[in-house]
Amino acid sequence: MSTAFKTAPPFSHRTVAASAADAIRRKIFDGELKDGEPLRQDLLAAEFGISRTPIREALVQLEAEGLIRIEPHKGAVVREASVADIEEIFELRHLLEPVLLERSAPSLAAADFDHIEAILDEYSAELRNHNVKRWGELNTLFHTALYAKAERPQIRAIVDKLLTASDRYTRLQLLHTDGLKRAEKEHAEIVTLCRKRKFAAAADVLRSHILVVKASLLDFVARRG
Amino acid sequence: MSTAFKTAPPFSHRTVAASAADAIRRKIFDGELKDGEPLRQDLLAAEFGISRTPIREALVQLEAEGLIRIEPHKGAVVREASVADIEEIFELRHLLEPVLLERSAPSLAAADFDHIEAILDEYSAELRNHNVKRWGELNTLFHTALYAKAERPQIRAIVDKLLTASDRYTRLQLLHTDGLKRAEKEHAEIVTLCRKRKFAAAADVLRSHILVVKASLLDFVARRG
DNA sequence: CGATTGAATATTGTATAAAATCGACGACCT
DNA sequence: AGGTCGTCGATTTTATACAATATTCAATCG
Repeated sequence: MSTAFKTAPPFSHRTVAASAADAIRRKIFDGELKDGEPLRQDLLAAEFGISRTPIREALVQLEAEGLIRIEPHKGAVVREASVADIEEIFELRHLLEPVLLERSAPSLAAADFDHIEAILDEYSAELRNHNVKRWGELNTLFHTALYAKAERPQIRAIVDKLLTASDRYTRLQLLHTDGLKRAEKEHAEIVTLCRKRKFAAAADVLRSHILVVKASLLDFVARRG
Repeated sequence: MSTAFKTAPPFSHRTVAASAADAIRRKIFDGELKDGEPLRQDLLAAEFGISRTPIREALVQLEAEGLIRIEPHKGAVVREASVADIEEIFELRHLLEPVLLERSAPSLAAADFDHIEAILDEYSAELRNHNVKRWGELNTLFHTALYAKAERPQIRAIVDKLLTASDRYTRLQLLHTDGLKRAEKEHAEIVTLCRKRKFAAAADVLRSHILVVKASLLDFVARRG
Protein backbone atom coordinates (compact mmCIF):
# COMPACT_ATOMS: atom_id res chain seq x y z
CA MET A 1 0.00 0.00 0.00
CA SER A 2 1.69 3.17 -1.15
CA THR A 3 1.34 6.23 0.98
CA ALA A 4 1.05 9.75 -0.29
CA PHE A 5 4.58 10.83 0.43
CA LYS A 6 6.13 7.73 -1.01
CA THR A 7 4.62 8.36 -4.40
CA ALA A 8 5.61 12.02 -4.25
CA PRO A 9 8.55 12.93 -6.45
CA PRO A 10 11.94 13.24 -4.77
CA PHE A 11 11.87 16.93 -5.53
CA SER A 12 8.96 17.47 -3.18
CA HIS A 13 9.87 20.52 -1.12
CA ARG A 14 8.44 19.00 2.01
CA THR A 15 10.06 17.02 4.72
CA VAL A 16 9.29 13.39 5.38
CA ALA A 17 8.07 14.44 8.80
CA ALA A 18 5.48 16.80 7.30
CA SER A 19 4.22 14.10 4.95
CA ALA A 20 4.06 11.63 7.79
CA ALA A 21 1.89 14.11 9.70
CA ASP A 22 -0.43 14.27 6.70
CA ALA A 23 -0.65 10.50 6.49
CA ILE A 24 -1.39 10.09 10.19
CA ARG A 25 -3.92 12.93 10.08
CA ARG A 26 -5.70 11.22 7.23
CA LYS A 27 -5.77 7.95 9.12
CA ILE A 28 -7.46 9.71 12.02
CA PHE A 29 -10.01 11.49 9.86
CA ASP A 30 -10.83 8.33 7.98
CA GLY A 31 -11.52 6.58 11.24
CA GLU A 32 -8.70 4.13 10.60
CA LEU A 33 -7.40 5.23 13.96
CA LYS A 34 -10.23 5.48 16.44
CA ASP A 35 -10.62 7.69 19.48
CA GLY A 36 -8.36 6.75 22.33
CA GLU A 37 -6.30 4.42 20.18
CA PRO A 38 -2.57 4.57 20.96
CA LEU A 39 -0.17 5.63 18.22
CA ARG A 40 2.96 3.55 18.55
CA GLN A 41 6.01 5.11 17.00
CA ASP A 42 7.47 1.71 16.07
CA LEU A 43 4.47 0.62 14.10
CA LEU A 44 3.95 3.91 12.29
CA ALA A 45 7.61 4.07 11.31
CA ALA A 46 7.51 0.50 10.03
CA GLU A 47 4.26 1.09 8.18
CA PHE A 48 5.62 4.13 6.34
CA GLY A 49 9.07 2.65 5.90
CA ILE A 50 10.80 5.54 7.67
CA SER A 51 12.50 5.94 11.00
CA ARG A 52 10.96 7.06 14.24
CA THR A 53 12.54 10.51 14.29
CA PRO A 54 10.26 12.13 11.69
CA ILE A 55 7.34 10.23 13.22
CA ARG A 56 8.03 11.94 16.51
CA GLU A 57 8.08 15.34 14.85
CA ALA A 58 4.81 14.56 13.13
CA LEU A 59 3.27 13.62 16.46
CA VAL A 60 4.39 16.88 18.07
CA GLN A 61 2.78 18.69 15.16
CA LEU A 62 -0.47 16.75 15.48
CA GLU A 63 -0.62 17.39 19.20
CA ALA A 64 -0.38 21.11 18.52
CA GLU A 65 -3.31 20.70 16.14
CA GLY A 66 -5.27 19.14 18.94
CA LEU A 67 -5.74 15.82 17.17
CA ILE A 68 -3.74 13.68 19.56
CA ARG A 69 -2.52 13.84 23.11
CA ILE A 70 1.04 13.00 24.11
CA GLU A 71 1.92 12.01 27.63
CA PRO A 72 5.61 11.83 28.49
CA HIS A 73 6.95 8.30 28.40
CA LYS A 74 3.50 6.91 27.80
CA GLY A 75 2.89 7.77 24.22
CA ALA A 76 0.35 9.36 21.96
CA VAL A 77 -3.34 8.57 21.70
CA VAL A 78 -6.03 9.87 19.39
CA ARG A 79 -7.85 12.57 21.31
CA GLU A 80 -11.44 11.72 21.98
CA ALA A 81 -13.72 14.73 21.84
CA SER A 82 -16.31 15.26 24.52
CA VAL A 83 -19.69 16.88 24.00
CA ALA A 84 -18.23 19.99 25.62
CA ASP A 85 -15.45 20.01 23.03
CA ILE A 86 -17.94 19.82 20.19
CA GLU A 87 -19.98 22.62 21.69
CA GLU A 88 -16.91 24.78 22.00
CA ILE A 89 -15.82 24.09 18.45
CA PHE A 90 -19.15 25.32 17.15
CA GLU A 91 -19.19 28.25 19.54
CA LEU A 92 -15.89 29.32 18.01
CA ARG A 93 -17.12 28.77 14.48
CA HIS A 94 -20.20 30.81 15.32
CA LEU A 95 -17.98 33.64 16.49
CA LEU A 96 -15.31 33.58 13.81
CA GLU A 97 -16.78 32.42 10.52
CA PRO A 98 -19.20 35.34 10.06
CA VAL A 99 -16.27 37.70 10.52
CA LEU A 100 -14.37 35.94 7.77
CA LEU A 101 -17.40 35.95 5.52
CA GLU A 102 -17.99 39.67 5.85
CA ARG A 103 -14.33 40.33 5.16
CA SER A 104 -14.06 37.97 2.24
CA ALA A 105 -17.35 38.12 0.40
CA PRO A 106 -17.05 41.71 -0.89
CA SER A 107 -13.84 40.70 -2.65
CA LEU A 108 -15.17 37.58 -4.29
CA ALA A 109 -15.52 37.78 -8.06
CA ALA A 110 -18.18 36.18 -10.22
CA ALA A 111 -15.79 33.39 -11.09
CA ASP A 112 -15.28 32.67 -7.41
CA PHE A 113 -19.01 32.33 -6.91
CA ASP A 114 -19.22 30.00 -9.90
CA HIS A 115 -16.56 27.85 -8.31
CA ILE A 116 -18.38 27.87 -4.99
CA GLU A 117 -21.63 26.87 -6.63
CA ALA A 118 -19.87 24.06 -8.44
CA ILE A 119 -18.85 22.76 -5.03
CA LEU A 120 -22.45 22.98 -3.87
CA ASP A 121 -23.64 21.09 -6.95
CA GLU A 122 -21.28 18.24 -6.25
CA TYR A 123 -22.34 18.40 -2.65
CA SER A 124 -25.96 17.88 -3.65
CA ALA A 125 -25.00 14.98 -5.88
CA GLU A 126 -23.04 13.27 -3.14
CA LEU A 127 -25.92 13.86 -0.79
CA ARG A 128 -28.06 11.59 -2.95
CA ASN A 129 -25.27 9.02 -2.97
CA HIS A 130 -24.96 9.14 0.80
CA ASN A 131 -21.22 9.53 0.34
CA VAL A 132 -20.56 10.97 3.76
CA LYS A 133 -16.81 11.11 3.45
CA ARG A 134 -16.87 13.16 0.27
CA TRP A 135 -19.67 15.26 1.69
CA GLY A 136 -17.50 16.27 4.59
CA GLU A 137 -14.69 17.28 2.29
CA LEU A 138 -17.00 19.35 0.15
CA ASN A 139 -18.52 21.03 3.16
CA THR A 140 -15.07 22.11 4.31
CA LEU A 141 -14.19 23.20 0.77
CA PHE A 142 -17.33 25.31 0.57
CA HIS A 143 -16.58 27.16 3.76
CA THR A 144 -12.93 27.76 2.97
CA ALA A 145 -13.77 28.92 -0.57
CA LEU A 146 -16.13 31.49 0.92
CA TYR A 147 -13.39 32.82 3.17
CA ALA A 148 -10.68 32.78 0.52
CA LYS A 149 -10.36 36.56 0.27
CA ALA A 150 -10.68 37.37 3.94
CA GLU A 151 -6.98 38.25 4.33
CA ARG A 152 -7.03 37.21 7.94
CA PRO A 153 -4.47 34.41 7.98
CA GLN A 154 -4.52 33.78 11.70
CA ILE A 155 -8.29 33.60 11.92
CA ARG A 156 -8.25 31.46 8.81
CA ALA A 157 -5.79 29.07 10.42
CA ILE A 158 -8.01 28.71 13.47
CA VAL A 159 -11.16 28.23 11.41
CA ASP A 160 -9.47 25.68 9.17
CA LYS A 161 -8.61 23.67 12.25
CA LEU A 162 -12.18 23.95 13.48
CA LEU A 163 -13.57 22.88 10.13
CA THR A 164 -11.42 19.79 9.94
CA ALA A 165 -12.35 18.99 13.52
CA SER A 166 -16.03 19.35 12.65
CA ASP A 167 -15.48 17.24 9.58
CA ARG A 168 -14.22 14.46 11.79
CA TYR A 169 -17.62 14.14 13.41
CA THR A 170 -19.72 14.59 10.35
CA ARG A 171 -17.69 11.84 8.71
CA LEU A 172 -18.72 9.55 11.49
CA GLN A 173 -22.18 9.84 10.01
CA LEU A 174 -23.31 11.88 12.95
CA LEU A 175 -25.73 13.95 10.92
CA HIS A 176 -29.11 12.81 9.79
CA THR A 177 -30.46 13.44 6.35
CA ASP A 178 -32.86 16.28 7.11
CA GLY A 179 -30.01 18.19 8.70
CA LEU A 180 -27.98 17.75 5.55
CA LYS A 181 -30.83 18.91 3.35
CA ARG A 182 -31.28 21.96 5.48
CA ALA A 183 -27.56 22.69 5.25
CA GLU A 184 -27.84 22.38 1.48
CA LYS A 185 -30.50 25.07 1.38
CA GLU A 186 -28.67 27.37 3.75
CA HIS A 187 -25.45 27.09 1.80
CA ALA A 188 -27.23 28.15 -1.36
CA GLU A 189 -28.91 31.01 0.45
CA ILE A 190 -25.59 32.31 1.72
CA VAL A 191 -24.13 32.34 -1.77
CA THR A 192 -27.20 34.03 -3.21
CA LEU A 193 -27.10 36.78 -0.61
CA CYS A 194 -23.43 37.33 -1.19
CA ARG A 195 -23.99 37.64 -4.93
CA LYS A 196 -26.57 40.31 -4.17
CA ARG A 197 -23.95 41.94 -1.95
CA LYS A 198 -26.16 41.58 1.11
CA PHE A 199 -23.21 40.62 3.22
CA ALA A 200 -24.64 41.29 6.65
CA ALA A 201 -27.68 39.19 5.84
CA ALA A 202 -25.43 36.42 4.57
CA ALA A 203 -23.47 36.53 7.80
CA ASP A 204 -26.70 36.20 9.75
CA VAL A 205 -27.70 33.14 7.78
CA LEU A 206 -24.25 31.69 8.32
CA ARG A 207 -24.54 32.25 12.05
CA SER A 208 -27.83 30.46 12.30
CA HIS A 209 -26.56 27.78 9.92
CA ILE A 210 -23.71 26.98 12.28
CA LEU A 211 -26.08 26.91 15.24
CA VAL A 212 -28.37 24.53 13.40
CA VAL A 213 -25.57 22.16 12.50
CA LYS A 214 -24.36 22.28 16.09
CA ALA A 215 -27.80 21.47 17.45
CA SER A 216 -28.22 18.68 14.95
CA LEU A 217 -24.90 17.15 15.92
CA LEU A 218 -25.55 17.42 19.65
CA ASP A 219 -29.02 15.98 19.18
CA PHE A 220 -27.55 12.97 17.44
CA VAL A 221 -24.92 12.49 20.12
CA ALA A 222 -27.57 12.73 22.82
CA ARG A 223 -29.72 10.10 21.11
CA ARG A 224 -27.01 7.52 20.95
CA GLY A 225 -25.33 8.50 24.24
CA MET B 1 24.35 30.07 32.90
CA SER B 2 21.80 27.64 34.19
CA THR B 3 18.59 27.16 32.27
CA ALA B 4 15.23 26.41 33.80
CA PHE B 5 15.16 22.74 32.96
CA LYS B 6 18.67 22.07 34.13
CA THR B 7 17.92 23.19 37.63
CA ALA B 8 14.67 21.23 37.67
CA PRO B 9 14.77 18.09 39.79
CA PRO B 10 15.31 14.78 37.97
CA PHE B 11 11.78 13.75 38.88
CA SER B 12 10.28 16.47 36.74
CA HIS B 13 7.54 14.85 34.73
CA ARG B 14 8.39 16.82 31.65
CA THR B 15 10.56 15.96 28.74
CA VAL B 16 13.75 17.77 27.92
CA ALA B 17 12.20 18.79 24.61
CA ALA B 18 9.31 20.52 26.38
CA SER B 19 11.66 22.38 28.67
CA ALA B 20 13.81 23.39 25.74
CA ALA B 21 10.71 24.84 24.09
CA ASP B 22 10.09 26.87 27.24
CA ALA B 23 13.65 28.14 27.29
CA ILE B 24 13.59 29.16 23.64
CA ARG B 25 10.18 30.76 24.05
CA ARG B 26 11.49 32.81 26.93
CA LYS B 27 14.49 33.88 24.90
CA ILE B 28 12.16 35.16 22.22
CA PHE B 29 9.88 37.00 24.63
CA ASP B 30 12.79 38.57 26.43
CA GLY B 31 14.07 39.89 23.14
CA GLU B 32 17.25 37.86 23.47
CA LEU B 33 16.34 36.48 20.08
CA LYS B 34 15.16 39.24 17.81
CA ASP B 35 12.74 39.19 14.93
CA GLY B 36 14.09 37.46 11.87
CA GLU B 37 17.01 36.01 13.75
CA PRO B 38 17.84 32.45 12.71
CA LEU B 39 17.67 29.71 15.33
CA ARG B 40 20.53 27.35 14.71
CA GLN B 41 19.98 23.88 16.09
CA ASP B 42 23.68 23.38 16.75
CA LEU B 43 24.04 26.46 18.88
CA LEU B 44 20.86 25.91 20.87
CA ALA B 45 21.83 22.32 21.56
CA ALA B 46 25.30 23.36 22.67
CA GLU B 47 23.94 26.17 24.80
CA PHE B 48 21.54 23.89 26.66
CA GLY B 49 23.95 21.01 26.78
CA ILE B 50 21.61 18.63 25.00
CA SER B 51 21.49 17.09 21.56
CA ARG B 52 19.73 18.42 18.49
CA THR B 53 16.87 15.91 18.58
CA PRO B 54 14.88 17.51 21.42
CA ILE B 55 15.75 20.93 20.01
CA ARG B 56 14.08 19.97 16.76
CA GLU B 57 10.95 18.86 18.58
CA ALA B 58 10.91 22.12 20.48
CA LEU B 59 11.16 24.03 17.21
CA VAL B 60 8.25 22.11 15.69
CA GLN B 61 6.26 22.96 18.78
CA LEU B 62 7.16 26.63 18.60
CA GLU B 63 6.26 26.79 14.95
CA ALA B 64 2.82 25.44 15.77
CA GLU B 65 2.53 28.23 18.33
CA GLY B 66 3.29 30.73 15.61
CA LEU B 67 6.45 32.04 17.24
CA ILE B 68 8.90 30.88 14.61
CA ARG B 69 8.86 29.83 11.00
CA ILE B 70 10.62 26.70 9.72
CA GLU B 71 11.59 26.25 6.10
CA PRO B 72 12.87 22.86 4.97
CA HIS B 73 16.64 22.70 4.77
CA LYS B 74 16.90 26.39 5.57
CA GLY B 75 16.13 26.48 9.22
CA ALA B 76 14.02 28.33 11.74
CA VAL B 77 13.77 32.07 12.22
CA VAL B 78 11.92 34.16 14.79
CA ARG B 79 8.73 35.24 13.13
CA GLU B 80 8.54 38.95 12.69
CA ALA B 81 5.04 40.31 13.15
CA SER B 82 3.69 42.79 10.64
CA VAL B 83 1.26 45.55 11.44
CA ALA B 84 -1.42 43.37 9.89
CA ASP B 85 -0.51 40.56 12.28
CA ILE B 86 -0.83 42.86 15.27
CA GLU B 87 -4.18 44.12 14.03
CA GLU B 88 -5.43 40.59 13.62
CA ILE B 89 -4.24 39.57 17.07
CA PHE B 90 -6.24 42.36 18.63
CA GLU B 91 -9.21 41.69 16.41
CA LEU B 92 -9.25 38.16 17.76
CA ARG B 93 -8.83 39.31 21.32
CA HIS B 94 -11.69 41.75 20.79
CA LEU B 95 -13.86 38.88 19.61
CA LEU B 96 -12.91 36.22 22.10
CA GLU B 97 -12.00 37.79 25.41
CA PRO B 98 -15.43 39.29 26.16
CA VAL B 99 -16.92 35.85 25.63
CA LEU B 100 -14.55 34.38 28.18
CA LEU B 101 -15.25 37.18 30.61
CA GLU B 102 -18.99 36.74 30.48
CA ARG B 103 -18.59 32.99 30.97
CA SER B 104 -16.07 33.26 33.75
CA ALA B 105 -17.01 36.28 35.81
CA PRO B 106 -20.30 34.94 37.24
CA SER B 107 -18.35 32.04 38.74
CA LEU B 108 -15.61 34.11 40.33
CA ALA B 109 -15.70 34.20 44.12
CA ALA B 110 -14.76 37.11 46.36
CA ALA B 111 -11.37 35.53 46.98
CA ASP B 112 -10.77 35.42 43.23
CA PHE B 113 -11.48 39.12 42.96
CA ASP B 114 -9.13 39.81 45.85
CA HIS B 115 -6.44 37.92 43.99
CA ILE B 116 -7.13 39.84 40.80
CA GLU B 117 -6.96 43.16 42.60
CA ALA B 118 -3.67 42.14 44.16
CA ILE B 119 -2.36 41.69 40.64
CA LEU B 120 -3.62 45.15 39.73
CA ASP B 121 -1.94 46.65 42.79
CA GLU B 122 1.39 45.20 41.82
CA TYR B 123 0.72 46.34 38.27
CA SER B 124 0.31 49.93 39.51
CA ALA B 125 3.49 49.68 41.53
CA GLU B 126 5.50 48.40 38.61
CA LEU B 127 4.00 51.11 36.48
CA ARG B 128 5.72 53.70 38.66
CA ASN B 129 8.96 51.70 38.41
CA HIS B 130 8.71 51.55 34.61
CA ASN B 131 9.38 47.84 34.84
CA VAL B 132 7.98 46.96 31.45
CA LYS B 133 8.85 43.30 31.54
CA ARG B 134 7.08 42.65 34.81
CA TRP B 135 4.24 44.85 33.66
CA GLY B 136 3.67 42.62 30.67
CA GLU B 137 3.59 39.53 32.82
CA LEU B 138 1.11 41.11 35.20
CA ASN B 139 -1.10 42.24 32.37
CA THR B 140 -1.27 38.69 31.04
CA LEU B 141 -1.85 37.38 34.57
CA PHE B 142 -4.72 39.81 35.06
CA HIS B 143 -6.49 38.73 31.91
CA THR B 144 -6.02 35.02 32.50
CA ALA B 145 -7.14 35.33 36.12
CA LEU B 146 -10.34 36.97 34.92
CA TYR B 147 -11.02 34.06 32.56
CA ALA B 148 -10.06 31.35 35.03
CA LYS B 149 -13.60 29.99 35.44
CA ALA B 150 -14.70 30.25 31.84
CA GLU B 151 -14.54 26.47 31.26
CA ARG B 152 -13.77 26.97 27.60
CA PRO B 153 -10.38 25.31 27.28
CA GLN B 154 -10.03 25.71 23.53
CA ILE B 155 -10.89 29.39 23.55
CA ARG B 156 -8.62 29.81 26.54
CA ALA B 157 -5.77 28.16 24.67
CA ILE B 158 -6.23 30.55 21.76
CA VAL B 159 -6.50 33.60 23.99
CA ASP B 160 -3.46 32.57 26.00
CA LYS B 161 -1.49 32.45 22.79
CA LEU B 162 -2.81 35.86 21.80
CA LEU B 163 -1.95 37.33 25.16
CA THR B 164 1.62 36.08 25.07
CA ALA B 165 1.90 37.39 21.53
CA SER B 166 0.60 40.78 22.66
CA ASP B 167 2.96 40.68 25.58
CA ARG B 168 5.84 40.33 23.17
CA TYR B 169 5.12 43.78 21.76
CA THR B 170 4.31 45.50 24.98
CA ARG B 171 7.60 44.21 26.38
CA LEU B 172 9.36 45.97 23.58
CA GLN B 173 8.24 49.15 25.25
CA LEU B 174 5.79 49.82 22.48
CA LEU B 175 3.26 51.46 24.75
CA HIS B 176 3.52 54.97 26.07
CA THR B 177 2.75 55.92 29.61
CA ASP B 178 -0.64 57.51 29.14
CA GLY B 179 -1.82 54.33 27.46
CA LEU B 180 -0.66 52.33 30.45
CA LYS B 181 -2.41 54.65 32.87
CA ARG B 182 -5.59 54.36 30.92
CA ALA B 183 -5.27 50.57 30.94
CA GLU B 184 -4.82 50.72 34.69
CA LYS B 185 -8.13 52.55 35.10
CA GLU B 186 -9.98 50.28 32.70
CA HIS B 187 -8.73 47.17 34.43
CA ALA B 188 -10.03 48.44 37.75
CA GLU B 189 -13.33 49.35 36.18
CA ILE B 190 -13.76 45.87 34.75
CA VAL B 191 -13.18 44.28 38.14
CA THR B 192 -15.54 46.69 39.86
CA LEU B 193 -18.31 45.99 37.37
CA CYS B 194 -17.82 42.25 37.74
CA ARG B 195 -18.05 42.51 41.51
CA LYS B 196 -21.34 44.31 41.03
CA ARG B 197 -22.35 41.46 38.74
CA LYS B 198 -22.78 43.82 35.81
CA PHE B 199 -21.17 41.37 33.47
CA ALA B 200 -22.41 42.72 30.18
CA ALA B 201 -21.17 46.18 31.07
CA ALA B 202 -17.83 44.72 32.08
CA ALA B 203 -17.60 42.96 28.74
CA ASP B 204 -18.28 46.25 26.98
CA VAL B 205 -15.48 47.96 28.87
CA LEU B 206 -13.19 45.06 28.07
CA ARG B 207 -14.03 45.38 24.39
CA SER B 208 -13.22 49.05 24.27
CA HIS B 209 -10.15 48.44 26.43
CA ILE B 210 -8.78 46.03 23.86
CA LEU B 211 -9.52 48.48 21.07
CA VAL B 212 -7.74 51.24 22.94
CA VAL B 213 -4.65 49.15 23.54
CA LYS B 214 -4.68 48.15 19.89
CA ALA B 215 -4.91 51.74 18.73
CA SER B 216 -2.17 52.77 21.11
CA LEU B 217 0.11 50.05 19.85
CA LEU B 218 -0.54 50.79 16.20
CA ASP B 219 -0.05 54.48 16.82
CA PHE B 220 3.34 53.80 18.33
CA VAL B 221 4.34 51.54 15.46
CA ALA B 222 3.24 54.16 12.96
CA ARG B 223 5.29 56.86 14.69
CA ARG B 224 8.52 54.95 14.57
CA GLY B 225 7.82 53.28 11.19
C1' DC C 1 33.48 43.34 -16.05
C1' DG C 2 29.28 40.69 -15.04
C1' DA C 3 26.98 36.34 -15.06
C1' DT C 4 27.26 31.48 -14.25
C1' DT C 5 28.80 27.19 -12.86
C1' DG C 6 30.63 23.96 -9.64
C1' DA C 7 33.26 22.44 -5.76
C1' DA C 8 33.78 23.35 -0.59
C1' DT C 9 31.42 24.14 3.50
C1' DA C 10 27.72 24.78 6.63
C1' DT C 11 23.31 23.35 8.10
C1' DT C 12 19.40 20.72 8.21
C1' DG C 13 16.95 16.12 7.81
C1' DT C 14 16.86 11.11 8.76
C1' DA C 15 18.46 6.72 10.60
C1' DT C 16 20.25 4.06 14.14
C1' DA C 17 22.01 3.22 18.71
C1' DA C 18 22.04 4.14 23.65
C1' DA C 19 19.69 5.75 27.91
C1' DA C 20 15.72 6.66 30.72
C1' DT C 21 11.18 5.80 32.17
C1' DC C 22 6.93 3.37 32.95
C1' DG C 23 3.82 -0.53 33.94
C1' DA C 24 3.31 -5.12 35.33
C1' DC C 25 4.44 -9.20 37.55
C1' DG C 26 6.13 -11.68 41.33
C1' DA C 27 8.92 -12.31 45.58
C1' DC C 28 9.00 -10.98 50.13
C1' DC C 29 7.59 -9.10 54.51
C1' DT C 30 3.97 -8.08 58.05
C1' DA D 1 -4.40 -12.11 52.75
C1' DG D 2 -2.75 -7.64 51.82
C1' DG D 3 0.70 -4.47 50.81
C1' DT D 4 5.45 -3.05 49.43
C1' DC D 5 9.65 -3.33 46.93
C1' DG D 6 12.46 -4.72 43.20
C1' DT D 7 13.27 -6.55 38.71
C1' DC D 8 12.03 -7.23 33.76
C1' DG D 9 10.21 -6.14 29.34
C1' DA D 10 8.16 -2.73 26.49
C1' DT D 11 8.24 1.92 24.97
C1' DT D 12 9.53 6.38 24.80
C1' DT D 13 13.21 9.85 24.91
C1' DT D 14 17.76 11.43 23.83
C1' DA D 15 22.31 11.01 21.66
C1' DT D 16 25.16 10.13 17.88
C1' DA D 17 26.17 8.99 13.16
C1' DC D 18 25.12 9.55 8.47
C1' DA D 19 22.77 11.56 4.27
C1' DA D 20 20.66 15.28 1.76
C1' DT D 21 20.20 19.98 0.84
C1' DA D 22 21.36 24.80 0.71
C1' DT D 23 24.77 28.52 0.73
C1' DT D 24 29.11 30.55 -0.27
C1' DC D 25 32.68 31.83 -3.05
C1' DA D 26 36.08 31.32 -6.34
C1' DA D 27 37.06 30.00 -11.11
C1' DT D 28 35.46 30.25 -15.73
C1' DC D 29 33.11 31.92 -19.77
C1' DG D 30 30.85 35.33 -22.54
